[in-house]
Amino acid sequence: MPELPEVETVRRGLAPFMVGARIRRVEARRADLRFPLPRDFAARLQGARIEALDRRGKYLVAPLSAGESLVMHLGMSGRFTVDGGDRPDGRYYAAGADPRHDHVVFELDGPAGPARVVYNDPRRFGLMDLVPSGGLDRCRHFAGMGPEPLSDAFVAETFNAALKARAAPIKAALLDQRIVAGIGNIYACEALHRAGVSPRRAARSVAGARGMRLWSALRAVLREAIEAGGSSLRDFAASDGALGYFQHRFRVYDREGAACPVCRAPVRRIVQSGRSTFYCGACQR
DNA sequence: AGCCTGCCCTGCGAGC
DNA sequence: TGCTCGCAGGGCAGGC
Repeated sequence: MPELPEVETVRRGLAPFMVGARIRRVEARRADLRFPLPRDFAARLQGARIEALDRRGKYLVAPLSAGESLVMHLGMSGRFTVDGGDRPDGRYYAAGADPRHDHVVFELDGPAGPARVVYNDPRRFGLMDLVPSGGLDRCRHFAGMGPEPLSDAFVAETFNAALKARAAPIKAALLDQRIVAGIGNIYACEALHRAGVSPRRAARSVAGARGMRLWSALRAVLREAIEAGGSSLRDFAASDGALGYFQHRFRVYDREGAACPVCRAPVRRIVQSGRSTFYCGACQR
């Protein structure tokens, strides 16, 4: 799924169509995503105005005029596509996705004219929810979620202190959204490589100089990935169909056996918490 | 509490 | 060619 940079790319792609738009109609074709859609999902959305489109970690959040916010998560395989806008052919993005997996359709009267925003998700690990806008921080999705890594709320000393309290491997700690929001398997691996920190090391032993390097590396890799439009693996594309190109800049992720760009030693793959970790055993300590 | 495993679901590529 | 297996960007519940 999309991790923070991919979700941010999706947010930027959708915002011109969604922000300020009136929701004319919602078609919930399948209610069984990761969780069932909330009751009266379509009815609660119809007629509302979308005030903004924000991101929190890997979630998209759209505050509505009706006092609720639409909370969306793309899971592993979720994607949005948009029809409409000002393209001569009237089709801003021709979805390459299998229409059998178009689960939710939003028909909008937007600033750029009518638009149709379609949520497609083959694996259905994504979710949509409606929560009161006044209590977003307390809703089940965001309560306890760690700071946004690219905001001022992500403080190196606090990050170090959180690592100090953890015995688990640092890789697992980075995937824990309570410590820092938005990091997934790709950017955990990439940040650890940039910081020269072994993914196998206990988080508490990273606190200190390594922790500071990791803090910087996380911010750097996320910024660069957003600038590149995210990483396009398998099925990820921005809502305009453009492919991100950060995958060409991976130093270790999905590069088992290839040469480490720093020291030329072969990149290793191990399994931690049931997920692949890629790293260089020579320059990550 | 922290930590780990299994599981939700579909699709795709590798290997036979 | 057609099959089976393993694996995939996430996060939750349930076990210890």
